[in-house]
Amino acid sequence: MMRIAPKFQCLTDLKSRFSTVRYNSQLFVSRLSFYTTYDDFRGMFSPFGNIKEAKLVMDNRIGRTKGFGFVTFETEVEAQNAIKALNGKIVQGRLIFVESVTNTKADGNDAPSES
DNA sequence: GTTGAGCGTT
Repeated sequence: MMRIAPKFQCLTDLKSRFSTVRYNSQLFVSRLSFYTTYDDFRGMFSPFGNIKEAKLVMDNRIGRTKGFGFVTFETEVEAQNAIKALNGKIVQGRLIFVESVTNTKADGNDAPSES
């Protein structure tokens, strides 16, 4: 019955535009221990904010972690909070690095927030 | 307790 008018498609464009991550709230976590699992990985970032996305990069060849992952928080503040809390900390015997992400997979739509 | 710089599978 209800057809989507062409004028509403511009709203769809606006929606996809605003649903894009406008904050650099995504973190790159490296130097993780191989014993660190995904549950441990998410568990160490969860108390520092509302995690929107958490990834631990796995290797299909050996079926284990590559030793680094990515965490996306709801806000940039939570991300910076997690950096200050976890960057340079010893986790399971390994000193880990937590820093803002640099999209090498960027489609050209990565807009760093104004600082 | 298996090696150790790096930027990811949707």
